[in-house]
Amino acid sequence: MSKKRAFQTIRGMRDVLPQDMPLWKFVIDTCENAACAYGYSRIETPLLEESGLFVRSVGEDTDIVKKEMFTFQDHGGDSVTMRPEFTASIMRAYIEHGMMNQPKPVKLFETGACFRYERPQSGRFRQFHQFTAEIIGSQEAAADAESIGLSYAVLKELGLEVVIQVNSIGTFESRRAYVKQLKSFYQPKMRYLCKDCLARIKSNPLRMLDCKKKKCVEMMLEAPQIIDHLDEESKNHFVKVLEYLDAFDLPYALNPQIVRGLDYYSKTVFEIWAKDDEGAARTGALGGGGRYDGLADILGGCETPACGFALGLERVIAKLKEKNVQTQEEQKFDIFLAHLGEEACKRAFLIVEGLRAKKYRITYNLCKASLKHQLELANKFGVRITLILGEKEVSDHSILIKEMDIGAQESVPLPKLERELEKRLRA
RNA sequence: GUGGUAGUAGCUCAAUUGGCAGAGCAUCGGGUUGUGGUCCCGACGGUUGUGGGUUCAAGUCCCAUCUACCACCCCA
Repeated sequence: MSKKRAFQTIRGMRDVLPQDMPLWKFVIDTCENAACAYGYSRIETPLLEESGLFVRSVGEDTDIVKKEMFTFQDHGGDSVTMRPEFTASIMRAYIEHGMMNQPKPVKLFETGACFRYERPQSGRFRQFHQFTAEIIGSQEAAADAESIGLSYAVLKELGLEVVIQVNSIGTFESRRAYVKQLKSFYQPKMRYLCKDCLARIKSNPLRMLDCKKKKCVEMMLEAPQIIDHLDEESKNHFVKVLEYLDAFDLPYALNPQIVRGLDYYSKTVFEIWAKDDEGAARTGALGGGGRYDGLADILGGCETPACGFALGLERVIAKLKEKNVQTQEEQKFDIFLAHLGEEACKRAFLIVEGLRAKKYRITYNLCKASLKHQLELANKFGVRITLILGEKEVSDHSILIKEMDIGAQESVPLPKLERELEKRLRA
């Protein structure tokens, strides 16, 4: 008989183990508490959506749609996709459930897993987790600024120093005009472009702006800048956003290379970089977002201005680990009950239940074990008190109370157990 | 999708030129029939990621493959 093959997680997927949970809980709680304090409501959308939702919103020419989606046919023959991000789903829910009839703006947050079929790397997995927060129904620059402010507040609360990289890509109209100019700037220089940029000039010219190839960077410096080609409306909006950021005293940097790959963005776009990350090169941006006034219309709703952002939880957690941020493992129990013999085991169950009902944090062991072993366990749990219930105690209806720090122990009649525990633990 | 580095016990890692697969931690047992933290002794644990090849002999060399990590690409 050959040993069966052991299974392992498939590529790009990983387990979050109990020892990492305190850190995860810390991060998620911080995000969600901040969102609640800022007036956001929790929403939960499905992991699986109709494929068209993402194709239309994220954009057919984006890498996400072209090669990164987990898409398959369900048994009814429909094409469905594991969500690669939240924004499209949340906007779909907003439209589907008539949330436009709620007082505006509607502020929603969600935490959960997203899926992209990419080559795994540091800070990049095929299943990853995001915290996302969206403001739907406000066109005001104040909404953009508050969105940025929330992302900053969360990361600051977590103890990370970050700088917001901000840019504006304008309305669709002004962007289209700019892209035209950009193309005509690059057209005569085509033969100097790198392979990737040659592809990008057709599919997604904006992305040429953050090519890292030396020649392309040199050309980019002379290329028309989107900031200079914004229409009046976009320009005013952007100026106002920056005024708010100044007023909120948020550390930001204007970065004309932030263009965002997703089709639905318009006007304000931003990324959040850790302060000590040179160009966010190592783990990528901790988060990103912007305004997406056109999305509702794309998804068949009324035109609805909206903006929001998402944080990559794995990246935030990696950063916290890099900074050696300590979250202490919570002390789980105050009392351990050691039992010896079958009869004691049966009675132990009831005693433990009784104490749990009184809100004592108590545990005992389910393996056959010596008293020595059980005391070792008690010690590892770090409990203050170990109760010992052996055959002798069972027969005379008593129990031993052992105080772990000084090692002293005392036999007390069972009916007096609670009073004695209260004296020692709740005095 | 492209290029590079790596994979040995649950974890961290040894193994000389190709020559008997090892240690610490953890787990379990004993020293102590019912007493923890320190200590001592012992046991368990491996098809060296997987599959082929070269060789008298492969953890070590070659090929393929999987996975992780790094750099592109892209993004949170």
